[in-house]
Amino acid sequence: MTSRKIPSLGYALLGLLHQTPASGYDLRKIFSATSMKTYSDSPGAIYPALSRLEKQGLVRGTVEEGSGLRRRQVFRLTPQGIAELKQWIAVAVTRDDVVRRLPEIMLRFAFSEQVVGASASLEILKSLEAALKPYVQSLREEAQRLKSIAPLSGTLAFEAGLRGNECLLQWARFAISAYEKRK
Amino acid sequence: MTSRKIPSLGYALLGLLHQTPASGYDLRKIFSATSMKTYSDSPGAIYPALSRLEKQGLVRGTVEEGSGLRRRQVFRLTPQGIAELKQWIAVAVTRDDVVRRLPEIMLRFAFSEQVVGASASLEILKSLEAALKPYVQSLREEAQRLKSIAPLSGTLAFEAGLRGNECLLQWARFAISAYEKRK
DNA sequence: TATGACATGTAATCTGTTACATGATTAG
DNA sequence: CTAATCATGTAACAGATTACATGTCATA
Repeated sequence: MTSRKIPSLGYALLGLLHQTPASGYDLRKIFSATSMKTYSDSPGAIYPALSRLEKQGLVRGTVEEGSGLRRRQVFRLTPQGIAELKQWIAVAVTRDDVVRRLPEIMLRFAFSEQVVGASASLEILKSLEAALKPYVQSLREEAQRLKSIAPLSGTLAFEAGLRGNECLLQWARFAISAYEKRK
Repeated sequence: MTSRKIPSLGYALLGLLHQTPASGYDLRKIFSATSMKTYSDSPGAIYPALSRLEKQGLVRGTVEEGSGLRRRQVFRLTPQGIAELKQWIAVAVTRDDVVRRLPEIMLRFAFSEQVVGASASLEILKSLEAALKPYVQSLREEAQRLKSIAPLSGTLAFEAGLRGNECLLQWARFAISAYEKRK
């Protein structure tokens, strides 16, 4: 039953577990110590998420004992878990992803090279660029319309969003050239 | 009972209602038609949110009838609603806001000028710049560490986040100078 | 008179937050 | 011995998503 929709916290866990098996506590520490602070490090989110993934057959937890250590459950990806992770990464980026789910795109891209390989990374970048270009254009047009009617702070806030997306587009092109240079 | 915490959708609604009274349907259209697409335009989110705000005494809905129109409930801010909106906007930006709640900061800023005045807008920008500067610095250091150990896609994904924050910092300075020039 | 847009809502389900609970191990 | 930290969880609750339900009005 891989059919049920998985939230991005679930994919973040799968991606981390693909790199190395880990316990819930390890994963929490990764979230709170690195730039993945955007994901919750609360036990009430992570432990239920792990057991959901286990119920879906995407990870398997094994209790590590002996050697005087405290009880510690280490999770590993199952073959289905790897398959699910791969297909999540390999789907092309849509405009709706860009508008509402940017963090998830970046997460997919971050894991892409290790999980599916450099060609998949390039594919993500190219579909991101393709979705982003017309979106930035439409934002520029809306900015023009807004300038005459909104107060300064409203116009500036919109400009921040526009600049952020322009910046992302530049980054995508930079990243594409980095991958093409490496070939 | 203004004490209960209000989610950002609630504040988005309060901010829009401060500009002009509107019905739930009007508000939905604003979310789906403008760059506020990040907020849900689904009735299952907006109508319950409006009735929560009404229960808390922050908005008041009045049914508009007569003139052959269909039933339409128009919401307006109450004095408490205005007070709640003002104090939400006027709180200084923390580092945690920058890391996990950027969209909410931009929302506060967008409404700030109309609701509290230009001096409050400047305050938000200055506290944003103050919180952002050390954060960007720490991201640059983490980027250095990462470069040697992570695969290219991981490094690049991190770089995207870094660039986004650098871009935001530039914008904040640009916005500050725009406000100071206008005085 | 039937279709579609207007306008409002409800119900089921899922996820995340907050706060609490538990027990083992290590440092002082 | 006791306080802190390691490690794992649970329970209550709030909010969002999805899908459905309802009724009105305009128009073809």
